[in-house]
Parts: sequence; structure tokens; C-alpha cells
Amino acid sequence: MQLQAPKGMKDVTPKDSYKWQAVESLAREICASYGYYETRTPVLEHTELFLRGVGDTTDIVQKEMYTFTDKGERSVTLKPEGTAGVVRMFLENRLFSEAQPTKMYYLYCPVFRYDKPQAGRFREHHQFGVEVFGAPRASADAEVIALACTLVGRLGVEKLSVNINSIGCPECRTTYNDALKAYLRENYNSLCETCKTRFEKNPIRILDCKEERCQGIVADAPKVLDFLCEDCAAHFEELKSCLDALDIAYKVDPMIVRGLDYYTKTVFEIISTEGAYKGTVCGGGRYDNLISELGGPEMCAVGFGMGMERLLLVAESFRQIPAPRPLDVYVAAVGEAARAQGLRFAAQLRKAGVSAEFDHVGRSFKAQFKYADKLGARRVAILGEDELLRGVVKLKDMAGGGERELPLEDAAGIINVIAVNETF
RNA sequence: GUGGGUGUAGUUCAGUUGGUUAGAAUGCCAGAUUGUGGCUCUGGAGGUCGUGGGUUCGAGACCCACCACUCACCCCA
Repeated sequence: MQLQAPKGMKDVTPKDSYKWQAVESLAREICASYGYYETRTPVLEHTELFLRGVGDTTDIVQKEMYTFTDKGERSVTLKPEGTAGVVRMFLENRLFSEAQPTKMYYLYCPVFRYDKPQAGRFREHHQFGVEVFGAPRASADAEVIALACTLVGRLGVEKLSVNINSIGCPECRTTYNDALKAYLRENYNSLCETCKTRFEKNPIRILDCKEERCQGIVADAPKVLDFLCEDCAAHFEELKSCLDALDIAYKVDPMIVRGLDYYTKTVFEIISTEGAYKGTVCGGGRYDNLISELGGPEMCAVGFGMGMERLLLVAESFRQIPAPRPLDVYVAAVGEAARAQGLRFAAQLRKAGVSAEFDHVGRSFKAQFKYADKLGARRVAILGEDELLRGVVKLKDMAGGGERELPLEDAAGIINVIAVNETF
């Protein structure tokens, strides 16, 4: 028995979950303000969906998928990204027949990729993502970028860079690929081995190569942006003016090439430049052909995926996420009769919306106080033999150290004392 | 997939050229008023020294293999 999570997978312990919840509730709040609704789709999909959706020449599909055969001999795959499943959901539920656009988000969506873990890279990670279907105008692209920036900004992350690019539609990309290959042909022998194979298969990926020699060659290569057709160029201009209108600072980076095959026109990345993780925190773009390629109607789409682990890493290096006060009242009771009364009292408090804890260990008064202190309880309600006889409960304020005695019957008065944020 | 680093109490780490019973801090539990937290003091529990081989009279230390973690490359969020 190996008492260890699978390689590259992490637990969220009860002590840390508040950080995730903080990010999640912020994301929900922001999405609601932008008019996005949550969608939830299975962790597993038929393998075919990703082969066709993500693209079978990508690294993700070729070597990183958790694919297996289930007991019914079906090939299924743990989601390697969020978009394909949402498109499937959209088509299966025929949401395309509703009024468009359809604006959706997903949160804490588990994503699996079989690669070697390192800082900010896991075999299972979780994405917050957003998809807008049926919104052709670039203002949708800008809205999605703005939403991502709002979340990251609200978390206090200051050092980041919004990089945008356009990789055009299939038409302009063919023209561009020809031009790129013509340019690269002269330097073909100087390219790294991987790039040599990319040359025929997917030359645009060479732009993304981190090898120094390839970067040198690629620096003066023709830019996709110069080959955009009229429509794509207009779309890119519209995006830029929308971002300007929203006061979002961005950088045009003609070298952005995303790792998923479905992108058209807009691609973007939000990159953290400082903190515990440096690199892409959010990546997305437009994918106008994916819905039809998966068997749906001609319908455009734009969206992004954001790595929540990365987001958290970065956010925490700028600002501590405040831990919520865990407990209003610790009910300390010793003696069987008092314990019975205390158990009831704790239940009454909870019913009134006051969080309460009760001793289940059988500790001494002293130990119960110590424990209450450790929990960060604001008040301790004391119920011992003495109080029981007199029908009262003592209420101690842990910060001030003072005590008040209240009749046990007067629940409302007790709640009031507890609820008021005073020190005594 | 390629390459580096690291594995010793729950946690962070000491552990001499290989030599008796493997330590500290912190955390946990208890006690210092038989009903009161934080501070202090005292005590206690807690370790197959990552696993398996090997060298040796003797291995936590040296060698080999494996495993895990970690970092970088690749790729990505």
C-alpha cells in the first residue's frame, strides 16, 4: 500500500482549502457580474473528442493524455483541457438553438496531463475557464480578457503581462505557412531537430521554440500579422481598440503560438513576471471552427483556461489570502450533566447562525480553553456544575479576557452578546 | 522524454575521518490551582534513518539499483 498521492497530484488539506474557496468565490462573483453561468461536465470524455477537438498532432494528445479502456471496451480519456468537453456539452444539449451568445464558465475543473511535474506544473491541475459561443465581434475577445484580468487583479497580482496575437483563419494561415517555409528553407540545416520535424508538420510551432539558435533564425521571419486576410486583420484591430477602451494594457507578441490546434484569429496569454511562479497563468483565444468540426453548426467561440494552482502560487506571493475566522463560540463543558446541556446549547447557537464547537474528546476545562484558543474561537461559553445549578452560562471573550454571565434560558440575549463584535 | 539536486520524528533541520542507546527546534499530549487560553517552566509520546542489495568486525554516513520529492529543458495552465 503506497500511502501517497499519485505523482504530480496534490491534496488540498482542510487547513488550506480557504485559499481555494477565496479564489472560487471571487471568480463566481466576477463571472456573475459579466453574465456568465457555470457549467459542469464530466472529468472523462470519449477519447475521440480530444483527438478531433484538441488536434492529434499536439503534444497534449500525442504523449500527455490519460487514456484507458473502460469495462465496456470504450476508450475514454481524462480531460486534458476544458474546452472540448464544454463544446460537447453545448452540442449534446442543443444549446445552439437558444438565443446567442452563450456565456459559460467552469471552476475547479480537473485537468490531467501526463508530463513531468515541476514548479507550477502538475499531472492533475485545476482550471477556471470561460467560453463564449456565438459572439463574432472582437468585443467578446476583449471581454473574456478583461474578465481574466479582473480576477487576477482582484487577487492582488500586479506584475503580469497581457500578450495578444492573431494567428488568422485557415485561409491566411496557409499563405503564411508558405511564406514562413520559404524563409526557413535557407536556414533549415541550422534548426534544432524538433524544429526540422515541425517544418513540414506545423511550421508555425517553430516560432515558439525555446532553442537559442531557432530563436535567432525566427527573429526575422515573416510575421503572421502581416499575412492576415482583411477580415482577420479587421478583427485584430477591433480587439485592440476594445482593449484600449477597457484600459487594459497589452503587448502584441507575434511569437505566441498556442499548443492547441483549434485556435483561429485571436490568441492571448497572461504571463506572470514575478512571484512564486513565472510563466503562463492564463491562455486562450478564439476558435471559430471547433464547434462545426465537432459536428455542430457553424458557430464561432472564444475563451480561456486559467491554471488555478498557478494563480494561487502567484497570488500568494503578492498578498496573503486572509483566513476566515473559523469559530464564533467554543462551548466548554465538563461533567456529564453539563455536557448534555452544552451539546444542546451548541446546537441552539448553530441554529441561530452562530458557529459553535463542542468537546468530543473529554478534555479538562483547561485543555478545552487551550484548544478553543488554538481554533481561534472568539468566545468561550462555559458550562460547569456551578453554572448548571444556577441556570446560567458564562461567556468569556477570548481577546479581552472578560466574562459575562447570562441566563441559559435567554438564548436571544446570549446570541446578541456573541454576535456583537465587542471586546470585554 | 532528457538532465541536475535532495531523501533522518508530524514539520524544519543537525548528525564529525564509518564506532555504544540517532539529536535539536517547533508542533502534539500531560502537568506546574481539584474550573480558565496566549507567556514561562517540567515531563511524555513520536524515527522500518525513502526501499532493496553490496562493502565492512561495525553503515544514517561509503558503493550500486530502484522509488519518491524537487528544479531546469521540452511542453503547457
